Amino acid sequence: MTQLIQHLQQSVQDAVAHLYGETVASSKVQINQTPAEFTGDYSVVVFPYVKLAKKAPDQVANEIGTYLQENRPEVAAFNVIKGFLNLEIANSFWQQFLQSVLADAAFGRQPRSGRKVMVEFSSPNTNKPLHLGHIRNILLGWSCSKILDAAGYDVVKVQIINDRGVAICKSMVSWLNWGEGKTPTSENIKSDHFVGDYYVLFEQKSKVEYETWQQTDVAKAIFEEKRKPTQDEKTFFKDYKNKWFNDFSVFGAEVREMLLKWEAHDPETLALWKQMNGWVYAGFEQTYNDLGVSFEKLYYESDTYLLGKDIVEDGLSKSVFFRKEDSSVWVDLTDAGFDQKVVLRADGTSVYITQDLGTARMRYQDFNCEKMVYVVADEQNYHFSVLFEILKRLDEPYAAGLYHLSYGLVELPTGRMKTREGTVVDADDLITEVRRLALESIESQGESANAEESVRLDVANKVGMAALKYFIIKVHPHKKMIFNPEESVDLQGQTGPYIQYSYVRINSLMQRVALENINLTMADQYLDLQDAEKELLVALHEYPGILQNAANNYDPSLIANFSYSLAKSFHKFWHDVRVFSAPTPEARAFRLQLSKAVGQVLQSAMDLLGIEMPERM
RNA sequence: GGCUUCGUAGCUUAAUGGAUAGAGCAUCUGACUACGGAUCAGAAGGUUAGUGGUUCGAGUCCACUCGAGGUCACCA
Repeated sequence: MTQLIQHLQQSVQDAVAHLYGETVASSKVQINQTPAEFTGDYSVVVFPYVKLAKKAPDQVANEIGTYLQENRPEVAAFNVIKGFLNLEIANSFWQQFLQSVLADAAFGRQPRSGRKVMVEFSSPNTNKPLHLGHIRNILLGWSCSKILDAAGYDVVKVQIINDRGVAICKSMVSWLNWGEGKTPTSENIKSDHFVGDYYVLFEQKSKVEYETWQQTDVAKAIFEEKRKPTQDEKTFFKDYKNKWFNDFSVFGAEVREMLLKWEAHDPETLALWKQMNGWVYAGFEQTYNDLGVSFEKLYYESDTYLLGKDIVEDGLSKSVFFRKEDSSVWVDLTDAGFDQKVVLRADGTSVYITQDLGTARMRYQDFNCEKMVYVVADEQNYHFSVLFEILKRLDEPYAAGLYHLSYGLVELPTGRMKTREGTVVDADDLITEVRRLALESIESQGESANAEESVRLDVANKVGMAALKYFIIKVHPHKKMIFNPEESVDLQGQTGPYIQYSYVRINSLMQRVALENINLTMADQYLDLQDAEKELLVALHEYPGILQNAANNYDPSLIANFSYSLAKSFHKFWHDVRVFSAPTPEARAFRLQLSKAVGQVLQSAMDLLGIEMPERM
C-alpha cells in the first residue's frame, strides 16, 4: 500500500517494454513529486526513453501516460508538459492509503530484523561539564539510534568515558591544593561543574606560573637558544608550553606524580579519583536526563586503555603489522593513501588507536553487533579512516559495518569555543535558557498561560527542548554550525515549536471529536479531495521512504526537514479548509481522519529526533 | 605542501542529475465576532565562490582556480 512509487516504477518499466519492446533498469525510472505549479501528484521523467523509443519526448510521455491510465487503477489522469509526464493518483487510492496509516500505529517503521547495531556517542572527559559540542554529539547519536531502531535494528547505545589521564589529574591536584575540603554539597554547585571549576582554576594558576617563569634567566636562555629567527617571545612561549609543563612546571610535576600514583594503584589517589569522577557522573546523569537520553552500557577508558595488545600480536602474525628495529610495531597503509602508523611503542605500551582496536573487538565480543556507529566530531576523520582500514585488514567480522558519523564542530561567531578563554557554551546553562524562553512565551501568549505551575513548567520543558533539539538536528551533520549566544534560539518559523504547534492543533481537534462523540466512519465516502488535502497525503506517503533514507545515511536532518514540511502543509490545510464546519459530514469525517493521521506521523517523526509533543502549549 | 570537509539571498539553511534553486529569520504589506495568530497570505531579496568540461538537462558529476575549517604526534 505504501509502495506506490515502486509500483509506478514497475508500471513504467512495463509500459516501455510493451510500447517499445525494450527493458529499462528500475534505477533509470525517475519518479518525483510534481511541483505545486503543475497539475498532478507524481511526475515521470521520460527523457531516458526518448532514444530507445525514437520519438519526441512529448509523444513518449503521452504514450506511457495512456498506457498507465488504461492499465493501472491508481492512475486517474495524466498530462504532459515539456517532456514531463504528470500523473494524478486516484482518490480511491488515497482513501485506502489514509485508512492504512490510521490502522498501523507503526506506519513508516520496519519490522524487527534481528540485526544488531551499536551506536557510540557523547563520550565525554570527566574533568569538566558537558558543553554545546557534546549536545550536538548526543542529539545526533540519540536520534540516529532511534532511527536505526525504527529501521528494524536492535540498537545498543554506548559511550566511552575518558575517565583517566592528565586532565582529571589536573582537577585532582587543583582540588587538593586549593579545595580546602569543599564539596559540591557544601558549595551547593552541580557536581560536574564543581569539578570543572577546579580544572579551570588549575589552568589559571598554571598560566600565572608559566608567565612568572618566563621572566627567569633559565627561560630567557632557552628562548635565545631555541627560538626560530622569525619568532618573538610571545609566539615562542606559546609553542613551548607543553615542553615547559613537562620539564619545569611545579604543578606539572604534581600532575605527573598523580598520574604515576594512579597507575600504581595508590589507594589514596584511587579514592580521590573515584570521588571526583563520582561527582562528575552525578552531574552528567542530570544533564542526560534533561536531554532525555540513556545508554545500555558505559565503557570506561580506565578499563580499556591497556587493551589491544592481543590485536597487535594478531596483526603481526597476519603480517598486517610489522616490527621495527627498536621493537615498536607499525602498520603500513601507504597503499591505501594513508601513512605508516605506530600501534605499539618501543616500550610495549599502547597508543590511542591501539585502545580503539582493542575496544572494537571487545565490544563485538560483548554484543555481537554487525554494525558499529561512532558519533565523533570531524576532527577525527583521519583517525577513523585509519582505524577502520586496519580492522578491515585484520578481517574483523564487523569491519564492513563500521561507520564514523562525523559532524562539524559547533563554533561561536568569534571562532572555536575555548575552555581557557571562558567562551564555552555550557550545556546546562543552555538548557536552562531555552526552558526560560519557552516559559516566557507561554506566559505571554500561550493557551496554557493560566494553567497551574507544574503544567506550565512541563510544557516549557517540552517546547524549549524541542526548540534546542530541532535547531541542532535540522542542520546536516557534515556542516559546521555557528551558534550565536546573543541571539536566542527561535520559537517561530522552521523550529521545533512550529511542528509542535501543528500537533497541538490536531490534538485539540481530537479532543473535540471525543467530546462530541463524532462518527468518523463515513470518511471514505468523501471523494472530492482538495489540493491542501492531497498535499498532506502525498507528504504522509513519503514518510517510510524518508525514514529508510535517514537510516541508510545515518542522517537525522532528513527527518527534521520532513517533519517541518509536513507541519507546514498542515498549517496551510488548516487555513485553507474548515474541518469542523466542513461542507458535508463526509468531508468533516475525512478531514478529521486526515488530521489524526498527520498527528500520528508528526509524533512518530519527532520521537525519532528525541522531541516530545505537548498536548497543548 | 599532501589528504579531507565545506562555500547557495543580509543571516541560518533545503534540494536520489530534472521543470521558474525551496524554506526560515530579519525588512515591508495584509489576514482572527469562524476549529488555537508560536499560524496563514503577499512583497522584496540569488551570476548556487570562479573558469572550463561531461550531459537532452548540472547547485549536484569531472578538472583547475579562489576562499574557510580540519588533519597529517610513539597526545587522547
